[in-house]
Amino acid sequence: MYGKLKNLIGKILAEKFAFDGFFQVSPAPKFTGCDYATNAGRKFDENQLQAFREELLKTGIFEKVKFIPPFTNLKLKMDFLRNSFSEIFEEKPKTKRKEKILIEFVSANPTGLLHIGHLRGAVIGDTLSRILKESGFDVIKEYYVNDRGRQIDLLTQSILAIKNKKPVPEGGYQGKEIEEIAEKIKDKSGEEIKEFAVACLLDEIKKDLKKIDVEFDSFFSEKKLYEDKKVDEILEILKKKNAVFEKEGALWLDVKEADEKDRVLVKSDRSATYFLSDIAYHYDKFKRAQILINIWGADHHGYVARVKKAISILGFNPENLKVILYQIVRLKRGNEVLKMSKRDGTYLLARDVIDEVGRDAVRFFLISRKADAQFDFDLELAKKKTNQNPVFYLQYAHARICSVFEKAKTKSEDFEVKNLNLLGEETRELLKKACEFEDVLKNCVEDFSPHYLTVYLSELATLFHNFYEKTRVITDDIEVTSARLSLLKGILQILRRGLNLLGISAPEKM
RNA sequence: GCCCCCAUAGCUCAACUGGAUAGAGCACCGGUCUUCGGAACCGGGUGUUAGAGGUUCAAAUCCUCUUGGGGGCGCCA
Repeated sequence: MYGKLKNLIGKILAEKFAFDGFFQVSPAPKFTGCDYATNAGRKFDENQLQAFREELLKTGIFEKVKFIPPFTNLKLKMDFLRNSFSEIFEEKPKTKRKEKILIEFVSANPTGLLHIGHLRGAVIGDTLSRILKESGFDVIKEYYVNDRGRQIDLLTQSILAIKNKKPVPEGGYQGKEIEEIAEKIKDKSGEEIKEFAVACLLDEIKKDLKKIDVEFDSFFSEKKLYEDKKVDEILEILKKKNAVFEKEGALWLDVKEADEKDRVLVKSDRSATYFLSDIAYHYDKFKRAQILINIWGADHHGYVARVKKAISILGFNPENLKVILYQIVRLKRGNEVLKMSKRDGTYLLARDVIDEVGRDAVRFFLISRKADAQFDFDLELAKKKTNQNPVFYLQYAHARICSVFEKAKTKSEDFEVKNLNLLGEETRELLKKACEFEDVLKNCVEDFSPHYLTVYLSELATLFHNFYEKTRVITDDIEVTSARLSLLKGILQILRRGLNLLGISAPEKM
C-alpha cells in the first residue's frame, strides 16, 4: 500500500510539479480522520496545493484530501481498498532478483554445544533468509566451520586428557558431550580424533538447529580452505595489491586507516592468523554471491572494520558485505535473571531452552526484538499458554479463522472469493492492514530487519479479533456471509504466509 | 585509556527510518457470554523518550558532552 501510494504521488509530483525530491508516505494520526499522510506538498504555496489536491482527487482513489501543514492527509475510498485487498488472492509471479545472497550465520565453533545466544543468531539468519527468498532473491545459507586451529587442538587435548583421566588443560573443553566423545575414540590417532570430534559436535549442533527448523544449504570448512591452498593464494593476491608489509618477523595487512591499527596476517612463527583465513573465506564467498550477509554476536564488532577494509583492498565494494550484530540474550524466569555458570551446573543449553518452551516460542521471542538491542528472554512467559503470550495470540487468530470456515462447512482453500463490494466501513482498518503486508516485507529486506514482521502480524491479529467480536461473519444473508468469509480468507492467507516466514506453526486447532 | 551498541509507561518492547497529540502487550481497576473458539473484546491512566546543550519549519530518531548497562581493543579465535 505504501509503495503504491508513493508511486502514485511521485508520478503526480514529477509530471505536474517537476519535483523529484524526497517525500514520505506515513500513517495519518487518528484525529485527522484519514488513512495516510504525505509530506510531499510541504513546500507548496496555496495555488500549488490546490492543484496538488485536484490531481490527487483526479486519481479517483481518495474520498478525502485534507491539508494540515505540513501534511496532506488522505482518506481512501472503500472501493480502492477492496480492490487492493483482492490482489492478495492473485497468484503473482515472483519478481526474480538478479543478486545472489550468501548469508552466513551461527558458525559456532564445533568445540561444544549451542547456547541461547547462538539461537538468536540462528533465528535471525534463518528468518531473514526466508524473507529474502520470498522476496525473490537467490539465497545460500551457510555455516562456516572452524574445524582447525588452536581451539580444535585444544579440544583434542581435552578429549585425550579426559580419556586418560588427567586434568583438562587450561582453557580446555569439558562437559558431558566431550566425555561421550572421549569414550568413543578408542585408539584413534591425533588427526583422527580431531575429525571425529568435530563431526560429532557438529552433528549435535545440527540436531539442535533442526529442532527449531534451522537448516543450512552448506557447511564451509576452514580446514579445506587451507588444504585447497586458498589461504596461500589470498596472501599472494594481497601482496600484489601492495597492502602487505613485513615487521618484526611477521606479515601485516595495511588496514590502519579503517581499523585502529594494522593487523597481522602471518605470525612470526609462519602460521596464518584467523584474520588471513577469514579474508580468504570472504573472497571465496564473493565469488559465489554478490551480496554477503554475516550474522555475528556483538562481541565481534571490532572485527567488522578490518574485514571490510580487506575486502575493499581485494576490489570488492565493502557495502556489499552487510554485518548484522546481535546483542546478548539474558535468560529469566519471571523476575529472576538466570546466572549462567558452567561451574555451578546452572548453565542452560540451547536444547534445554527449546525443550522447555518449544520451537514456536523460541523463534518468536528471539526474532521479535531488533538485533542491536539486548534482550531478556523470560522462560515463564514463553511457556504460558495464555493471552499474555504473543505467540499464542497470533496462532489463536489463525485457529479462530479456521474454525469459522469449519462452521461455514467449507474449506478456506476451496472457498471462492466474491462480493467484496459488500464489505463496509467496519472492515476499513483490517483491509488497510492486510494491504500493508508487502510493505512490511519490503522493509524487512531493505533494513535486513526481520523483526518488523512480528510487530505487523500481532497488529493484524489484534484488528482481526477486534473485527470478529463486533461483526458476525456467518449470517442469514448469504451474500454478506460470503463477502466476510472472503475477507477472512485473505487474512488467513497472510497469517499463514507470515507465520511460515517466521518458522512458526499455524495450527488449525489449539 | 580508546572504540562500538544500548537507555522510551511499574515490566517487556514498538514507533514506517527526521514528521503531527510518542503507541502495543503485561500488570492494575471496571465491564461484555441464549449466537461463528472468552486463549477474545470494550472502557479506565500512566511518559521531562536517562540528563544537558545544539542543528531543523519539525528530534525518541541527527551532532556534542555527562551518567548508567553491555561488548570490543594481543603475532587470540
